[in-house]
Amino acid sequence: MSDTLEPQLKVSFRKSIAMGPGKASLLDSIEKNGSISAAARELGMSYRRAWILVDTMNQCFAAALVETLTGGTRGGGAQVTDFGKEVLLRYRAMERKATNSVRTEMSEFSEYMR
Amino acid sequence: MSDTLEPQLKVSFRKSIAMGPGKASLLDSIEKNGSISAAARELGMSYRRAWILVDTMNQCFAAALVETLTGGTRGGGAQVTDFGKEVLLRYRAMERKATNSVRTEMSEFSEYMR
DNA sequence: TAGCGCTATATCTAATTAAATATAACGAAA
DNA sequence: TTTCGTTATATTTAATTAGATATAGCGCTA
Repeated sequence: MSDTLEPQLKVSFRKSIAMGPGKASLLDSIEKNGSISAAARELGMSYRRAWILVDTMNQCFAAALVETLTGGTRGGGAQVTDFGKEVLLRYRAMERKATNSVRTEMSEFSEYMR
Repeated sequence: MSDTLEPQLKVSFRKSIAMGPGKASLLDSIEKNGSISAAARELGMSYRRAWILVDTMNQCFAAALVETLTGGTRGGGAQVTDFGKEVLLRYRAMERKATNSVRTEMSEFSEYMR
């Protein structure tokens, strides 16, 4: 987040942010770690915060992006649904496309910075 | 800011946001109204907040985007510098280009929302 | 030179947001 | 049936941010 000179793709929906760089990273981490709390640890945020982000995403989209399991040997866990994976893929694709579309301009723009 | 499904172009620079949708609107309004306080009134924000946004921009960029005048008949005023106008133009151009580049994908994406 | 409107800034308070802490439920495994 | 790590949620506290208020300086104009 420091000195980034990239377009940040932010999907706003009814006053909340349905998808953005932070939520996309969280999805990545949940997919990798299999739980919300492990993802929160990896990303250095509180469990509560991570849970709220997940909840917001699930509220904004037509179906859940993350499904949770409670109890069991390892206490339960969370996984990114197929729908969630598709949303993430499409978000990443848009991110790449938008970034590439203004790559030259951004590089020029950076020369204006202190 | 409600139900927007557009990419928001945000230029981060050393932990602060050098340029984004809000700051761009503020520049527009200062250019139109000739003062920070009039712009703040138009955009419904406090003078303090508007002043802070201007200050942040002036700090981040290599030269001032807004120049202020104090005293005089109408108390002074503020104007967007030539440099500021160029930064704004370039920002708007990037915004358009990025938006256009993912227009189709965004429209498809919106079908995933609740 | 008094008044005006704006910039500039400080200070204090309110509001919002984030973090910390606590607790219950869950179900597999020992 | 006890333990475990996780989800889920509530409550309290801390931190951050925003807003309100106040004041000084400026320089043109009447």
